[in-house]
Amino acid sequence: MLDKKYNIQEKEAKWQKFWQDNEIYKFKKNSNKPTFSIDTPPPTVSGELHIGHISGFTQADMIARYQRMLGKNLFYPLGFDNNGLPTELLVEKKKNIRAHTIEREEFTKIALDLVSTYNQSYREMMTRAGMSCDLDLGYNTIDERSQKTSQKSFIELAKKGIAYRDDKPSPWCCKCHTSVASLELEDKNLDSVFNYLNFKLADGSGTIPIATTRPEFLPACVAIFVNPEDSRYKNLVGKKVLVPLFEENEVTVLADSKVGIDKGTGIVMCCTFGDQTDVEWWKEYKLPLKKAIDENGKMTEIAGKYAGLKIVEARKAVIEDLKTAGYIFKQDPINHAVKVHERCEEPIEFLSKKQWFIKTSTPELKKKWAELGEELIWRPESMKVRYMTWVNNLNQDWSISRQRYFGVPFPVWYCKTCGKPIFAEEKDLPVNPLTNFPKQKCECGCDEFVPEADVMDTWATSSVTPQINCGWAEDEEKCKAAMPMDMRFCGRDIITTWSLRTIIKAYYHQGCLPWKMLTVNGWVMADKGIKISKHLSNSKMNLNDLLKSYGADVIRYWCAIGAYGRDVMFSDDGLKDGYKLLNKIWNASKFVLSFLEDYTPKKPAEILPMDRYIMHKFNEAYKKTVAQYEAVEMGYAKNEIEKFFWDFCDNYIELAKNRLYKPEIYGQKAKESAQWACYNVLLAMLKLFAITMPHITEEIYQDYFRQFEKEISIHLTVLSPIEVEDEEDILENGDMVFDVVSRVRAFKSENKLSLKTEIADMTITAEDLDFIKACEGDIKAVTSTREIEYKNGKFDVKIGKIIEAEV
RNA sequence: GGGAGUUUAGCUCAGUUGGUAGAGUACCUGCCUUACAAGCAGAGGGUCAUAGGUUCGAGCCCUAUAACUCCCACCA
Repeated sequence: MLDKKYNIQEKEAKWQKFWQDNEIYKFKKNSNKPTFSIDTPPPTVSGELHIGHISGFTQADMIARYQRMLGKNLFYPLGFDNNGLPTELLVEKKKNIRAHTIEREEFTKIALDLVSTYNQSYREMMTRAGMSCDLDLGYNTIDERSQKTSQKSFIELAKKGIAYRDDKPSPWCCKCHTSVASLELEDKNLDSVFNYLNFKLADGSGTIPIATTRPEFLPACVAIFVNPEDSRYKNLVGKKVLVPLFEENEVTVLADSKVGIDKGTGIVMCCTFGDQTDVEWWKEYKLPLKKAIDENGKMTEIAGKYAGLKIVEARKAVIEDLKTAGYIFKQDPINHAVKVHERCEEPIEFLSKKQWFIKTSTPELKKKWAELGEELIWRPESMKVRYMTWVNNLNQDWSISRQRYFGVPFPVWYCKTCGKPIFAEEKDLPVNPLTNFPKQKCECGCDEFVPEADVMDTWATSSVTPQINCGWAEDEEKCKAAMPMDMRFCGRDIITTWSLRTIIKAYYHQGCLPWKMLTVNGWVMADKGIKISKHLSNSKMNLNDLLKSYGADVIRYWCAIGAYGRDVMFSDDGLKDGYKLLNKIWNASKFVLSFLEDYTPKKPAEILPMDRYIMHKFNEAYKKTVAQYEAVEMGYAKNEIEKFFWDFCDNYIELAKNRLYKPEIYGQKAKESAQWACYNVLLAMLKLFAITMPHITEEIYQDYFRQFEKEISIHLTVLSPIEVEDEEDILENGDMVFDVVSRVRAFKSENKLSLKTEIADMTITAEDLDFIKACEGDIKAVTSTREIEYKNGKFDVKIGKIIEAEV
C-alpha cells in the first residue's frame, strides 16, 4: 500500500541508497547487452552548485536513462577536471602553501587529497539530483591514468611532428605568471587615457602626432605605421622618427592597411608587443624584438630609468616625464575594452617564449575538422553551424604550454649540448622530468639534460577524456574498438574549445571521431538576458536549497523544459507544475492500485471497448514519446506522456472507476477488464515517467509491480508499448465517447450544477452508433444518466430532464 | 565589424510540408464528484517584435529594422 502522502525527502534518499546498494547503474563488464557509452564532461569543482550547473547534466541523464531502458548496458562515468590553474590556486589557498616550493609529486598528492573531498560533495549532490552515473568509473584529470594518457598523447604527437616547439609571442598573464591561450581571454572595459604625443622627425623637419594608451611601451617601439590610403601622411612613409624619451632610438615609418585612418591620429606606434596587431606587424615586417616587460609585469633594462617598475607605475612615471619634456599635447580619458585573463581579470601582455603547439590550423587540417563536424551527429542540429564557423575562422595553432607548476608535466628533456628534445619512454609514464632523467645519452654523446619545466594546459588533458575512458594507455586495440563513444554532452559555450580539441585528438590518435553524437544544452537564465552567476548569488537557484524544498524529481521535471539546446528562464511556477504532477502521479497510482490489491495480472477473455481504447491511446502516446527521445528532445517527450497521463486521469479513471467500485452492478468481468487495462497502462506509463522522475516511479514500482515483474528496479525494465490487438477506428471511437462525456460536463458547468447531478435522459446523435452503444454502461455511469436514446446523423448530444437532488 | 539563436496570451513555453492561433499557469465562473481543493468542470484573454515583399492565403517563406543572448574579430 502506498502512503497517504508521498514523502519526497525520505523516499528519494531511500531509493538512491537502494540503487547504489544494488548496483543498478553499474557498468557490467561482461554483459551481452549492447553498450551505450557516454563521455561525461568532467566538471571543474568549485563553489556551490546551482540549477544551471545541474540542468545540462540532468538533460543528458535523461538520454542516458532512456538508453538504459532500451535494454542497453551503460558506460556512464563521472570524472573531475582538476589539473589546472583553478585547482592549483584552490590548493594554495586552502592549505596555505606555495606550489613551487614543494615537490611536484607531493603537491599533486596534496591536491588529490583536497580535491577528493570536493569531488565527494559533488558526487553526493549529483546523486541527490538523481543522476545515474556509475561512480566507480570516475577519474581525476590529475590522477596517474590521466597523466599517463595525456603524456602518451603528447609524445605521439611530438614524434609525428604534430606537436612542435616554437617561440611565438603569445598572451601572457603577469599575475598568474603563465602564458594563456587566446581563448582564455576576455574583454573587460577599463578606464584609460589616450595620450597624444609629438614624435620628432629625425631630419628635424617637424613632428608627427601619435596617440597611445600605453606610453610605457615607448622603449619597445620598433616602427611607426600609417595607412597607405591616408593622403595626409603619404610623404611620411620611409622617414625616420625619434622615439620620445628614448631619442637614441630611431624607427621607420611604414605603411599598412591595418591602420585605421580615423582612429586616434591615424598614426600608430608598433611596440613588441603591445597587442596582437603588433605581433602581426613584427612578424610580417621582420621588425627587431625589444622586450620592455618581463614575466612578472615589470619593466626591463631597456626601459632605462624605468627598469624594475611595475607596468602601471612605469606608465605614470613616463607620462610625467613626457609632460615635463613637452611631448604631450593632449590627453583624452577613454573607456575601452582590454583583453584580460578570464581567471584573474588582469590585463594580459604579449611575451615571446618557447612553447609547445599542436598543429590545427593548416587549410588541410581545417578541411578535416569540417569533415569530422559533418560526420558527427549534432543535437540540436543547429549547433553544427557554430562549430563550422569556428573551424573556418581558425587561424592559430593550439598552444599547450603553461608556465605553471601544477599540472601534467611535459615528458621531455632537452640535451644540454645540442638542444634536441628527448622524450620519455611509454612504459615509464607518467614521468616528472624534474626528478627523473633519460637513461640513455643523447645522440650527440651528451648525457646532461635540461628538463622541461612547463606543464600542459588543462585542455591538453581534458581533450583526451575518451581515451582515458576507453583505456588507451593500457590497451590501444581495446580503446580503438570502443571509439567512437556513443555520446558527449556539453554547454553551448564550449563547442569550439572543448569539443573541437577532443575531435582533433581523437583524429590524430585513433583516426576517428571521439563520439558519434554531441548534444549541446542551453543555459538557465536568471532573468531576461541575465545569466546565473556566482556574483549574483541567486540563492533561490541554489541546488541544495532547491533539493530541500522540491526534491530531485521535481527539479528534473523542470530541467526537461522546452526545446533542447535552448536557453530557458528560471521560474518558480515551473517547479510548482512539477510538484503538482508528482502529487497527481502519486494519487492516481494510489487510487488505481487500491483496485489491484488482490489482483494477479491475467489477460481477460473479453476486454471492454473503453479499456481497449485506453491501451491503444497509451500506445499512441508511447510512440510519440519515444520518437521525441530518439530525436533527443527530452522536453517534448515529457510533454507527450504527461498529456496522456492527465487525460488518463480525468477521463479514463473517472469512467472506469464505476466498474472497479461496483462489480455487483456492472459485473465481475467488467471489473477484471478494467483492472487489466489499469495494470498495463499504469506500469507502462510509469516506465516512461521513470526517465524524468526516477524516484517516485521506483517507489510505486517497488510497492506493487515488483512482485509480478522480474527486474529488481524499474530502471532496469525495458520500455515497450502494451500488447493489444489491432482495431480499426478505436481511437476515434473512444474519443467520441469522451466527447459525449465532455458535452455533459459542459452542460452541467454552464448550468452551475454539480457534476454528479443525475440526468433522466439524453439523446446521442452520431454517424456510427455501434461503439457508443457498446459503451452505454460506462457512459451512463460517468455522466449519471438514466436513459440514453440514439439517433443516426451528425454528432450531437442533447440533454433532457435533470433530476433534482433531494435536499 | 562577421556569424548563430531568440522575440507568439499577464507569466513560462509549443506551433511539423504555408490553410480558422495552442498548452500549462495566472485571472474569472461554478463544483467538497466514495484518489487528489496541490483537485474537477467551464469561460474570457493574442496587431504572432516592427516595416515592407512573395502568395488566392504568411506565426511559418524573402528583405530590412529593433531588443536580448552567445561565439568570433577589432580595440594605437
